[in-house]
Amino acid sequence: MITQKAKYALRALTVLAEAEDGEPIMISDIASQQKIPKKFLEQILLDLKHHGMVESRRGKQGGYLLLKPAHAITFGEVLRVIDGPIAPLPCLSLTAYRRCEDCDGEQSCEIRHVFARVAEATRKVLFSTTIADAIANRRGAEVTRLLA
Amino acid sequence: MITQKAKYALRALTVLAEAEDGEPIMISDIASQQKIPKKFLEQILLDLKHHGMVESRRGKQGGYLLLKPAHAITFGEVLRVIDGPIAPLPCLSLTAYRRCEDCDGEQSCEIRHVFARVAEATRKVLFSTTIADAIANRRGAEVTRLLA
DNA sequence: GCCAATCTCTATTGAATTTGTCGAGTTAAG
DNA sequence: CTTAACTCGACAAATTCAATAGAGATTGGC
Repeated sequence: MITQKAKYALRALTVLAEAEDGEPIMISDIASQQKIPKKFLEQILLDLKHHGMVESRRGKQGGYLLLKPAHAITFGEVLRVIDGPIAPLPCLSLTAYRRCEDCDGEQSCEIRHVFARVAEATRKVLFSTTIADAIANRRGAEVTRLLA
Repeated sequence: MITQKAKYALRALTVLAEAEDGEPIMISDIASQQKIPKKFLEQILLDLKHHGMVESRRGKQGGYLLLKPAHAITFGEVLRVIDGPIAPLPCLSLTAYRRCEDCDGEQSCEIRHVFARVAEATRKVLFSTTIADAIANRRGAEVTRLLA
């Protein structure tokens, strides 16, 4: 299960992606639009900022903007920042590798081998899907609904 | 990340799968062989028993045995019993579905759509791999190592 | 029948994680 | 210089994770 925090992050990013270029969106607006606790969202956006995914403007007329185009922000990146490693085992993480204390011999650990395939399949989806895909499909779904 | 408990469960099952048919294995033996805290393993095996994956004999000469053949026990089943739902979102779980409070309209929720693909890919691996595969490959790896 | 070995079951515990909340900063516009 | 915004660190309640504890039930063997 991904965390609530990660869901909030993804939804916040889709809001930013739908904004006009260069138009900062306030935390409060995102929070109320998406029903996210404002103070919690502050932390999330700050985190995303520290990881170079968004930028912020302070003071009046301030807010948040995407730092990269929406099609360059993958679900995988976001999850990694917010929820930590994608891999189901520490010894399979690309970004936070940690040896399993008990299992000796990673080559021969069959559990590891199975979950390596899980990790690969998961990464394939998460790193090939972007925030831009999310909003494109949302619009598509909306059109479908209106035409139905 | 899967839990430590799930790793223990999978390893315990591979031990049972390698036993002679009808030969019960004691918790203590599994625990010491696999370096699993004994009392913790007791709970795990009991859980697996309650879910029909293993059976037990009490008293002297007692122990645990697989209730189903090793090739009929998938990683997915085990994870579901020990760690709960496979799906990354409650609204995608086949066994413990729960609506997302905030997202209205599952059809149009693009986050859900992305994670549906993740879930599908994960299930494809986890439910097509069994305990028998795990020990077969382990033996294969051992042979490879000896020949190298 | 009794003893010892073994599984059974419930409760408890400590640490970590999750999901927030609070409040005192800092910055920029007007 | 005031006000509206982001920044940052602490705190806290609830839940989950990883064990541990201990009393009970069952069986085999003498």
